[in-house]
Amino acid sequence: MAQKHEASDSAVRRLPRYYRLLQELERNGQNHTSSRELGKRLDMTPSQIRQDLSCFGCHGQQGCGYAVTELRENIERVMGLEQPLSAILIGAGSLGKVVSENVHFEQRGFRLIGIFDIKPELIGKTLAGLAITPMHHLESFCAAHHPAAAVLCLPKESAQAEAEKLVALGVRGIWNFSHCDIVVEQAEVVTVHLDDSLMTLSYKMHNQT
Amino acid sequence: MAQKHEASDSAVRRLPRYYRLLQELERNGQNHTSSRELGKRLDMTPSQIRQDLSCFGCHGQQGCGYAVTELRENIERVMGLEQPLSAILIGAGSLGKVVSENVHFEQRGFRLIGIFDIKPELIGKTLAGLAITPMHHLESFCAAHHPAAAVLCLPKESAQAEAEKLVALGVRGIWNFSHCDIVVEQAEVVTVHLDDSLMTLSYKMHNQT
DNA sequence: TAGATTGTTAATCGATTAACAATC
DNA sequence: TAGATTGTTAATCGATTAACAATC
Repeated sequence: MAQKHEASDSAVRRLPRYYRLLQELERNGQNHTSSRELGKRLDMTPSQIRQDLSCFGCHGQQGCGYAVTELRENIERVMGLEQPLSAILIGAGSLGKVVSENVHFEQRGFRLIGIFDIKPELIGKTLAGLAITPMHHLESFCAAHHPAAAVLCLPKESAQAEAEKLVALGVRGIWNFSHCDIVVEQAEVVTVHLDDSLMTLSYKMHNQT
Repeated sequence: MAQKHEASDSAVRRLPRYYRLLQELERNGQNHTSSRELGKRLDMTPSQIRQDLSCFGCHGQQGCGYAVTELRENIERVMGLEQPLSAILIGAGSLGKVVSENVHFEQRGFRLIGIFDIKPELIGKTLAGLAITPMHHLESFCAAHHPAAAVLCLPKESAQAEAEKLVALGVRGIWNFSHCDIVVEQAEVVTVHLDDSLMTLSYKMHNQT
């Protein structure tokens, strides 16, 4: 069950792709699969699939391959989806709105429990079923509910300072949409630079074969 | 000027980070930098910085380092930002709205020239300064304006079919926000799975030190 | 049993880092 | 000139792939 070797960064980044594919196989009613099939679908070698799965403690059966549902459940467990973490969203502008309404937090290991904004005109409106709360309630809210993570949808000028404040209030993870990099001690930060992948597309198209 | 060796995938993925940092140095009025400084800022070794830049045909000067503006311009050229490509956006729902209004296409090598949606109630409204156009005008629009790229903000059910249609109409690149993978011949596809990075955050937080 | 497929070790490959001569 | 820093080659490291015994 436990992981054999420390999972490499690249393997961790592949986890969501495994997960998505397994969900699809499951929806199609498929009970078993093999490293060969997974490799074909994900454009990877069967060897790599077996290495990855084995290092995450997922095991198949010689001759028969992997049980789809069991494998999907194992990957959920490895990613921590079975113990959802509470999260708050900071910034209820257009970006915060789309994130709160389009991201399936519950299916990704999180539970959104609060949304905050500084603008008075947004207070009281709801987003994703949660009332938008004034920023100055943040401290007491954190003291009461101890959110594990925060989603930052702020202008880049205020993101770093807000991140530091949140960490001081006990937040251990930040999903950062604020168009800037953030550095904090004692917390995991994942920054989403949407634009980066658009530049990558530009590069690829200009170097297209 | 030309690239020495074929640029590795990982180096290409680092290009946007170089670009962002150089823009910042430039804004701060800094004229020169070194692989040492860039490395420190990006948490990379000076060696790697020099390898990357050299393989993109960006050169410095022994003893003095790199000229910031020249380097930024070179990277723009490598990424193709100097020859913007025309793009259309398909799907003007909440996701399409945020993408059209929050992404700086012009600064990322693209020019948004049309927005399409199938819903009658959206037709005529504007987004990012462009009137939303009915989907059945797509074909004649493409014949007239030859957009190079398309941004897909569609439900996942229709994304693959729409992508194929677009490629048949001459589109050579697709920036896909449709929560599904897409496979097409003859076009570059960059798919954005927002959720993936949230799962990565979950993994990291559950394996936090 | 024969065929299929895993789990794991060894071999290969590629990317990162170190080292250093060239030179501003 | 002396100090700094590049560009590039060689060494190292880690990730991917191949191979194959184990076994369902």
